[in-house]
Amino acid sequence: MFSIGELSKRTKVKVPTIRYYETVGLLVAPERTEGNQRRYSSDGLERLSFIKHARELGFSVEAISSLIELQNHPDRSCHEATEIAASQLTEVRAKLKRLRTLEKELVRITRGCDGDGVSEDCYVLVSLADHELCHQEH
Amino acid sequence: MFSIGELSKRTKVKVPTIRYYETVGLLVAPERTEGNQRRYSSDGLERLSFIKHARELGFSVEAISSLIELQNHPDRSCHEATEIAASQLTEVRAKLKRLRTLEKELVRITRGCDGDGVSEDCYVLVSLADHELCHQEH
DNA sequence: ATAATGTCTCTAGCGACTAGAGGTTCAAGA
DNA sequence: TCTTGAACCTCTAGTCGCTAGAGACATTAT
Repeated sequence: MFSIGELSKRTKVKVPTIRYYETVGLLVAPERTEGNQRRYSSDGLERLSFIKHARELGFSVEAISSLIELQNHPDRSCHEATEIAASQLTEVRAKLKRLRTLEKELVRITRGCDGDGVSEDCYVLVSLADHELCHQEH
Repeated sequence: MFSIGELSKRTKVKVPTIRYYETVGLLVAPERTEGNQRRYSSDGLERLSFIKHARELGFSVEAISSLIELQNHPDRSCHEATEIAASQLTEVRAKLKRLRTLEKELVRITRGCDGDGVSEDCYVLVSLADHELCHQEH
């Protein structure tokens, strides 16, 4: 049995974030002391570690909710879990694609001006004003 | 002189977003008709195109504000503009790095389970519960 | 017993919009 | 000229995933 601060230290999840997870239903409300303070068991620690890991991988709170639901029903098919993970992968890949394009354009734009001139002639500003100068869609 | 709807069509920026840009000071408040409706000139069109382009490249509203400030003073040094663009590039690259790591982990995780089993044995769920299984930090 | 630290709830703020209510104005056709 | 319907107006509140702060109470160490 440990306090929210202790749980925070062990998981490196901030105290207000832990409370937030409770309000949105990601964490089950734990026991309380007589003085109304939260006391967690290793159960809470495991669940929070799970949540943290999933958040780091970019899963939404909603997705994590579904994953936890599945965890609580070990006999159910895990079809949904694999689907959630797959769609997360798809999303990550889409973001990667977009960012790679942005990187290219930004490299082009920043190369166009060394910052020594006057803003009227700045390729950065000109380039932003005129989409035609871009080499790819974004 | 055209309406906000017309401006929206031409720039593909939604009407409420245009109004939002005005409230946060990105767009200058345009003239109004007697009936209080906004009327834009080609000036407004250009500014909004600039903003849209910069947003697509991931610049924050604040950064865009600074860029516009510079545009309005053609005689100033463009040093700041190049700095803003460079820091945007740095940010994009940081995100790319992170997403590439996530992609690898997600590939590993999704490969571990075909979704035919039962949630108790699901590698997706096991993997999320146990950070040790990950091949890299994230 | 006291002081320091930790915890409680509640509300509000972040960024960049988006949605909706309830009311007004404009432009085109009869 | 009148009417209709689309477009416009302002205002408030909601989105996501937290984060910050106020003011009060609990726990722990000395």
